[in-house]
Amino acid sequence: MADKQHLYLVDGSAYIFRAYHRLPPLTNPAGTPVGAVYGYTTMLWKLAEDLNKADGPTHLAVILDKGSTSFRNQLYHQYKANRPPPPEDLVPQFPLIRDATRAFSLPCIEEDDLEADDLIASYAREATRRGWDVTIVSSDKDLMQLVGKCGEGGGCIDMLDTMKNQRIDVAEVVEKFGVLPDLVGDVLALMGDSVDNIPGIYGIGPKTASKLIQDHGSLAGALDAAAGMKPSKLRERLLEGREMAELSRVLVQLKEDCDLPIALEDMKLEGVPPEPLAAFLGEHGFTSLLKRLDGGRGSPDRPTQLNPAKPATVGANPGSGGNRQAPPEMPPIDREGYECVTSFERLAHWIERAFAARVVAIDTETSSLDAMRAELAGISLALGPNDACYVPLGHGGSDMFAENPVQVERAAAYDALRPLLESDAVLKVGQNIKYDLNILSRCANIHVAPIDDTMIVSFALDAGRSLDGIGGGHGMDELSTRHLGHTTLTFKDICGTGRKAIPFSEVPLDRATQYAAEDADVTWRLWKLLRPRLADEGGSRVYERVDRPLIPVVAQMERHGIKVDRQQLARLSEEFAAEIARIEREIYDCCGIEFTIGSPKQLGDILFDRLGYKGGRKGKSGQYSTDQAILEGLANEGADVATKVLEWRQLAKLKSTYTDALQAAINPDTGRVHTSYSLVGAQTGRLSSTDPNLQNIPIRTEIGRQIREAFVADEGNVLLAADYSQIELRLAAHMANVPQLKEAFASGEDIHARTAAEMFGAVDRDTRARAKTVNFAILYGISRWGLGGRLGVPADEAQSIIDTYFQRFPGIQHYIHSTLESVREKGYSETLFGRKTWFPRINSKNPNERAGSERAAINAPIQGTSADIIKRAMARMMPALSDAGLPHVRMLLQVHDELVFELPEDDVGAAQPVIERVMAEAALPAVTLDVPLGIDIGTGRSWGAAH
DNA sequence: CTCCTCACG
DNA sequence: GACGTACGTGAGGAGC
Repeated sequence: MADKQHLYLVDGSAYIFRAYHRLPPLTNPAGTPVGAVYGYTTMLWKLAEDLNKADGPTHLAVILDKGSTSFRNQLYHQYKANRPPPPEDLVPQFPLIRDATRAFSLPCIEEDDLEADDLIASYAREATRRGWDVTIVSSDKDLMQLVGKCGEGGGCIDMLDTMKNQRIDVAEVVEKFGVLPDLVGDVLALMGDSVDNIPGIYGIGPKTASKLIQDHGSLAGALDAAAGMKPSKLRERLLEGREMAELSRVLVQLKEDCDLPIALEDMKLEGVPPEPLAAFLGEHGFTSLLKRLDGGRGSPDRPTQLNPAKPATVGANPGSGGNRQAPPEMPPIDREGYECVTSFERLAHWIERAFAARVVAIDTETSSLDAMRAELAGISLALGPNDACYVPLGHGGSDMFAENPVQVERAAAYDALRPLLESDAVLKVGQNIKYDLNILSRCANIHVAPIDDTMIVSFALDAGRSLDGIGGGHGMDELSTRHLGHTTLTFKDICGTGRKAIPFSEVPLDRATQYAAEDADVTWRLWKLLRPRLADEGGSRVYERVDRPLIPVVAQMERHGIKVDRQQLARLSEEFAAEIARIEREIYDCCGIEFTIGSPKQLGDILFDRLGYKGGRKGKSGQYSTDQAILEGLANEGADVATKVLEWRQLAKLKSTYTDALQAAINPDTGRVHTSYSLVGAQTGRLSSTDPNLQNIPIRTEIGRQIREAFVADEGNVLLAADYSQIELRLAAHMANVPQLKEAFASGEDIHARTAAEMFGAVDRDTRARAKTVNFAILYGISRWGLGGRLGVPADEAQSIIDTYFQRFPGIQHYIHSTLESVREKGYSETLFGRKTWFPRINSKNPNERAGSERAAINAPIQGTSADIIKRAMARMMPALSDAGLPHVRMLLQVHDELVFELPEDDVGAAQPVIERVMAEAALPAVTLDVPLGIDIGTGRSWGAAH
């Protein structure tokens, strides 16, 4: 069977769209955008390399969409009608795709009135009929219908997703759709496809569609079964949507009998003549590929296959700084080569090598995601690509009768690792290393330093950079796919999920090693790739001066936690429960029926249908809106029940989200609540807080305020809360250069009153409140409709208020204008300290989307600068307090413009001026503001009392 | 899982 | 001429 033929059919059009979104906007020496072309070129390279390998291609062709209409448009004129035009900087890359294909001397097929999918299906059928195997290079779900099909001649079809480096066979299709490939068309017909504008049935998504087809065996079966179903939304939708589903079924059917414009024999892949390829690579500045071509060439005039010493990394990120060189080349990940370190001698050997390398990527494996409760199961180290190991420390042990695997003794391992992990001479790199810092500090009393964090580096480079379907996150799995073209093993793969999940410490050592060492390996590679981009793309300043120094600071805040009075919370829970029960009865009496008040759906039906109150339907769901604004409206018209529901809602929220949940969050070992802060959670650079969220503890209402009373200081201590007063407005006054507002802040005036005076002449409670609303509207990116809604005036009146504002404060209008201009041109906004936030939709054709991006882009520099300032204050705070002889002051919480400390009562007098000074001077010396930063400070036994 | 609602700055 | 939104978050409950 040595001469078994294997045809690769490359879905070129689909590929370049994905490559475009996934790769940064690289340009060639002539200034033409070529990011997608680069991705496409590396993919062809990779495929050509596989020639002569087992399972590699013997024949290959690229199929393109010609972009005109097909027979499907005659069936359904809306077909693909929703598709937005391709992005501007992708358009000039289409012809280059053909150039690239020709440069590889590969056939390129496109036909009028035929879609690439149909041509692929037809070629695949013909090839399998002859007994050839076929691999479709694509990840298109329509094409998954073909996977596993075999022709009479014995050839079979599979798919290859080169970006994820993943073979798609029948098992993957079943995992994705829940059915075998021959039923995928039926599932697609039910769920529809918004990209191709295949209608499907409204309200049926992938999950429901898959279940229906599994249950009833086919589309026809599911549609026929609808009549006999018990009455439900689903039944109605199936009955009403029957025709659309049947039409969709025809639309997703692939046409397998197209005429074949090129004979299969002509697709034979014999080698790639280097000259045309070299010319192409040179023209577009793909220098690293060019170099590799020269290196791999046997003789200059003989056509030869591409066979470089080091394979290309498909999907690698060539950097986004224009003509930057392609990234350093690394061999593909080889999990089999990782070492499981089970003897002290081997551990000592790795530690010695790490000292010599000066840089080591580390990762800890634990029994829980909660860094304050987890046990350490093992540590992995990486010193280079594929040069990684896992050191298990706590595997086995749950079964008393089983023999535990041999491992390095825990205490000895800690003592051996400590000098390395604490050594100034060795940089420790982690992905979200704050977690590892906390684990190692808590479990091993090891204080890791100095550090680098690939997650934070990614955030400094790419915050906000994401488009449809392409994640913009900074998690390792995502970064690995995006930058390394490598799909990592996931925790789920190893430990399972749900009730069947096992703790990591029970995973057999060979599997554990593959997973854990891979994480360290990937972290090392990401660091190698991303770290140099910081300097090239102007991210070093924020990373090195603001975000990185903050990591150990925030880690320590998390470990401190804050004391919470459990009895107080339990008492409140009881009070709230009684009150909720009382209101519940009153509501039932009012309505004459018992129902679930917490269900917006039931509540809406009762208020507007049963009781007949006026109020509009809303949204596609066809459900009544019952949010606060609507209910307040009803209450003002005398609907007592609306008032009661509002009270009920407030109490139910406070009880479930705060008084109940916070009790459960108290750590049994420390008796305190330890939140987890994310440094990459908010695109603007703010922190976010989870598990539990301590940045949204109630304060605005009296009843909610009682919850803050339960946050208390340890004995002999008090809590001190220090917050920046009006910091965002102060920054807006500075950044937009508004003399009146700057003066007002300088002289300590009431800023909203000053605005009222400028805007309306008179200052009273009403005009001050209106001025305050307008001031906030400015910070959030104003619109006449939004402001009108807030002020309760028509949009045109709101517009004239905006006009007046701009007239009085022309700097504001100029700021908005120039900020948007710059974001549109560069794609990102910047804070005063150089933090970038990307807005990939700022030039969107969708007006709604675009307007949303514009508002966010106006706000981001202000919110982000405020975040930078408080972060700088935090990073300087502990050293400043130590210098002042105040080692017992602990910083516990950050709430965007507020810092909460716990300190001995006797230290308050000395600490207060230090804290105030550090916060007020946090922008200096990098930025000198035209306005002072005002700080309000309060102290008390509880957080509530400190305000 | 997705939507709605609501807590904070 | 239409946007039905102010910006940025996270969590809980209901309903599919």
